[in-house]
Amino acid sequence: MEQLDGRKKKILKAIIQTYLETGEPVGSRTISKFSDLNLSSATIRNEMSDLEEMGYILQPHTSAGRIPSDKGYRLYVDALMAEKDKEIADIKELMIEKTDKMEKVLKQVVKTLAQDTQYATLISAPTFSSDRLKFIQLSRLNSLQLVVVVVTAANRIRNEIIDLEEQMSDDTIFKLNFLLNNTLNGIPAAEINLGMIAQLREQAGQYGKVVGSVLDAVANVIQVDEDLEIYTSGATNIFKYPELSDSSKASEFISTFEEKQQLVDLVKETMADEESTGIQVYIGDEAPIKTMKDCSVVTATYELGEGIRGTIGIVGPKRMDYENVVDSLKVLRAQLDTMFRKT
Amino acid sequence: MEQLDGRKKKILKAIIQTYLETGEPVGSRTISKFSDLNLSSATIRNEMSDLEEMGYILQPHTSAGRIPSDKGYRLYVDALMAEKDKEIADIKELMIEKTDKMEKVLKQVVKTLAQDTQYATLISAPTFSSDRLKFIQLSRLNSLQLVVVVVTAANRIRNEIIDLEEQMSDDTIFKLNFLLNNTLNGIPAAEINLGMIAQLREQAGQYGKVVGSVLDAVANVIQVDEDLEIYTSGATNIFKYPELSDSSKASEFISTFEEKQQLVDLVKETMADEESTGIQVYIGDEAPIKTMKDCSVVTATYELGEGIRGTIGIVGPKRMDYENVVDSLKVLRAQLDTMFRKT
DNA sequence: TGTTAGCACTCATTCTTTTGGAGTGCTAAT
DNA sequence: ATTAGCACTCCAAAAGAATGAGTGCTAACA
Repeated sequence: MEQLDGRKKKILKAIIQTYLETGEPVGSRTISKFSDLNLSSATIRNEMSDLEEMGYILQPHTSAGRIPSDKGYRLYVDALMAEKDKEIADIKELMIEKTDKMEKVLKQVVKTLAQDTQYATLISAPTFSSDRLKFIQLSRLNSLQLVVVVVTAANRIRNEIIDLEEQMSDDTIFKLNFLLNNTLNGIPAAEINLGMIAQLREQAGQYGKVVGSVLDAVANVIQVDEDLEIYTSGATNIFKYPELSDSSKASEFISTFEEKQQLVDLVKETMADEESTGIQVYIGDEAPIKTMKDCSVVTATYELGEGIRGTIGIVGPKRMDYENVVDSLKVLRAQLDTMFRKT
Repeated sequence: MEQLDGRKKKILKAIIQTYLETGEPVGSRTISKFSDLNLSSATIRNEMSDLEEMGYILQPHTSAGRIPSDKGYRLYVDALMAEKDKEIADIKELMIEKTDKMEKVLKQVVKTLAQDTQYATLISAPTFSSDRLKFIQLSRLNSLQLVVVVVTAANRIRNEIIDLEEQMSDDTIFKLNFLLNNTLNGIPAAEINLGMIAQLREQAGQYGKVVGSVLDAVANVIQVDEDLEIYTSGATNIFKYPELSDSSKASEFISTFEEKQQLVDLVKETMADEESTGIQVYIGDEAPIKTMKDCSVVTATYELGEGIRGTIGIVGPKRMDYENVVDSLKVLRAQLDTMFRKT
């Protein structure tokens, strides 16, 4: 198969860009008129015919114009698409209200991003893969209940109530506190395992059972992040794109966003694939979610330092405005960065 | 206007029930055939004409059958609808996995309910209007930070980190702890106000500032529930009902569920209106949400004891299966009851 | 040899027309 | 009071006709 020469590339780019705007199949005449390469529609037709043969574009039906194929989009995203000016990127800034509650910030972020781009958006709460225990506190709630408070290096606080089988004296609680803090301080959360629990149990002697409960609680607290939390917004934006809004497709799509379970796969895949820019584009089937085979997904990994990472994603029609979306993600990532680093 | 005689009632009931099933306008012939009151279609036609004049049913267009009006539905729900047997209600039990995390339970509940009924569902997390403070614990996190842990009578735990301006000794922290617990123990959360804060500040002497921060934190913690949390599920079920699934309506509807903000109004209204059974039916415009004017909403208030209450809601087309829905809500409420009372 | 004008052909879309049938209202008979 | 019968209405689905955007191909041209 012949290589794409310069002219073919220009034509392909023109086709795709026109299609991104209109969403309608684009014909030879349109390209002939509105591109700067002064060629008659007949010539364009010949080139188009070649491009189709090579698989970059396709015809919905015999007498229609052409639309980009997945392969075409891929080439566009990888090679043809213009990088936006840094300056424009700087001007653009998403309005995100400052607040200290992580949850609120994330909700704000997805919402703003969805409004800005007019696509569906998602963000996963940061996972703290290398977080460490910083502080553990046992307090008596009443004669048979304790509260465990766990604070990690990243200042996440969690707590749980433990039911005791027998009463404990204040002194014992104090000693246990001391023991736990000494042993667990600075330990990566991931390392709390059975061996460690056994060892600590032994040290605690007659209070082994309680230690067990406490460590279970701690493990529990840490583990919460295994099924990572995902916030979404703008799922209904798909109704703006006729090619996605027939009711069965739309229903599936929105369900996916409502359930969130499937989005976890997407996030996991994104986090696994580490890439230079950290921004990935999935076109059609490339995304790990079947209900999105008619969509494109653009994801970015954000990082708040020391293994604290999460994923932002934008889902839209294949003809999404890739440049703008990639740009928005870059800006947003930078913003999240400055926002949290200083905290 | 004449009163509804027995026969008219029977006919109206038959019309509505048929319409609930089919969703199509129902004609005189259908009623004549499938009801047990052996009347010819002509007679039914005359009666229908009367019913229309009285406003209980209406014609989409001249040569179509009749559909119930809002007034018709209202009568049906209030007077015509059959109460289900208690036995049937008992057999039915929604499968809800036991778990101690309130959040998980609520998510489970809405999801199960949505699957069971095939409508859209929502539930508000319980609000603790008369909750009391049970336990406050200040712990040193490091030289300039404290952790406040607040536990309420309903065993809700919340915490927050406080930044200090100057160091405090362990002893001081201990004393503060004592002071706070003594003063605040058993106090209704709602009663923490400015006057009380001022008073406590004074008692704390030089540490007034810290007390202020702590109380702010406590207030904060309590206040979280002001904007009550709502879980939803099955919003996409509306696509199952053609009369609701044209894309602009569907989009608005689903947005309402996605944003959740508007649902708060609904919940508040439900909680305000206290009624004998605690189950309310809003038909069409009766619901306080404009995007639901073509829907019906059935809500129930659940109560977990001592002012701990929340709302469950089901939203569907006007022709929803009211009997079944009301029934499901009753069962569910009972289940929630037994589930949490023993905890 | 690459480009272009011209022309016949295809096919989705849109608009109009036709037809079928479900349902009504009215009247006259029982 | 009920019902059979009939003319009438009007939606919905089917069928048909007009439109026009777009193509592929061929032949002429620079």
